[in-house]
Amino acid sequence: MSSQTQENYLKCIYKISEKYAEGASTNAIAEGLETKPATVTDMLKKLAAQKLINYQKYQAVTLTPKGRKAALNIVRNHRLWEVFLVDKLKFSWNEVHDVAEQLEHIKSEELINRLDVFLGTPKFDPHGDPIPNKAGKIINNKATPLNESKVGLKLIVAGVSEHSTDFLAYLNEVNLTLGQKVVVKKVVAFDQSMQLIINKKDILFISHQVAKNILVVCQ
Amino acid sequence: MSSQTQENYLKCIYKISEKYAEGASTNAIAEGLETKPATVTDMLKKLAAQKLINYQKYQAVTLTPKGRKAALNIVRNHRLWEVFLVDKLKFSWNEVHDVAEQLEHIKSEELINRLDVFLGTPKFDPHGDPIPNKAGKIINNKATPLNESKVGLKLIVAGVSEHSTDFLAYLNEVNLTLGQKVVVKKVVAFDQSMQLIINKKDILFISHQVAKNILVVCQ
DNA sequence: ACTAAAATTTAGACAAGTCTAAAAATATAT
DNA sequence: ATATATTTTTAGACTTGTCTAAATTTTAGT
Repeated sequence: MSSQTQENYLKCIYKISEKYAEGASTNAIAEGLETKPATVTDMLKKLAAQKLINYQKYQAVTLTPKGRKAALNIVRNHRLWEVFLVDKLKFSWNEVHDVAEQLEHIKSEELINRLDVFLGTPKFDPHGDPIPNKAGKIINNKATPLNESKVGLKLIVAGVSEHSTDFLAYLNEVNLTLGQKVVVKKVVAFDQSMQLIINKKDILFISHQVAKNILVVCQ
Repeated sequence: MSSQTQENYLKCIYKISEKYAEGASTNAIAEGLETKPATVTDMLKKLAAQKLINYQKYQAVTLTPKGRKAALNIVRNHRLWEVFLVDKLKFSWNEVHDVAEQLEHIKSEELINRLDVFLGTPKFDPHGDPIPNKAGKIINNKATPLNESKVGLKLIVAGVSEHSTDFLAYLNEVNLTLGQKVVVKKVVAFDQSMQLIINKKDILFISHQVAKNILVVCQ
């Protein structure tokens, strides 16, 4: 039985491991959880003792199958609650993260399975991230960052790789929301900023920084 | 900012104070929270330091206005979540307590206000208990225990004063659910057990112990 | 390869919430 | 009214999760 704190560590290690195959370093985890490296080391030992992670002194850690399952369960909870908050309670996609961070730790399998059914077993959360199923199976989201797209391709916004309120609120403002049709009109070679056509008519300039964090699929 | 533990103490003191006007004793709180009296004393000092309770050594404690407001907020959360679990997720009224005990501690005013609207601002939870409003105002439930009712009166089940899963599951079994029409046909003088007529036709025997914990209003 | 920088771990400490055992205060019974 | 029982508090200790400061290990630069 993992505590809330331990669940947060597992989730954090999972997220880092998605990006870096070698696993999660002490520093990266400390940054992700806004805590100190020394604190992380203490916790890594406890998680290793429960066989939730593979830990060798001074090396990046990875999740064991047991740890991965626990992490995916938290991710499932988090994303289902986000769907609930947006679809049912009419929150905007940039307002739901903090509350979902709390709700994800509610312990009841029955609750989450019923919530899943109530929501119509959604496959993606409001940010386009895939929702793991009961068994911990998760769709591999093959969307690519907008900054890697070629000029002229017809694209659809399918997700984001940055979840901060500010970023999402900005996307709302400029109408770059999930499902939006986008064509890259021009890329400025100097700073890789982009000129987009949205909804076949509106023109929008975005920075490289923004383009990098928008995920798209071909239309 | 109260911790989950402190919130549970406040709720417990509130519930005891509903029954005993003089307030909550250390022992009563310890029993309610399934902890030890020594632990309770420690916490009472902390709550008093935050001006959430009135505490004098060796005396029963009462909530200050600030403490009462905090307690009613938790009660509001708990009861709204119970309505959600029963109305939306189709849980039975005897399955919701434990999960609601967790959900009640989620910290977000916006969340609970939106949930309230989503549920249609219900006035009572699935056990017939009144739901405090945003401001902490709570309807005084004037339902009376079934065992105090006279023979022949036409009654409606309006609540329960015992919330254990076993008791509620039993009521389900014998069809004594919220809103059920009941007439007291006979009271056995020896043990105060009761013979009821349910739904104008079915006959049911219940013990005094059961009757005491069912709340009714006149039809 | 050797040194400086960066990352990680250890050691010792603290806060919150809990416990047991013992002491002190209050309540009860005859 | 006084002894006994009950309730409450105190004292000291433990666990979880956190911190700072110092030590150690790994990595990187030249």
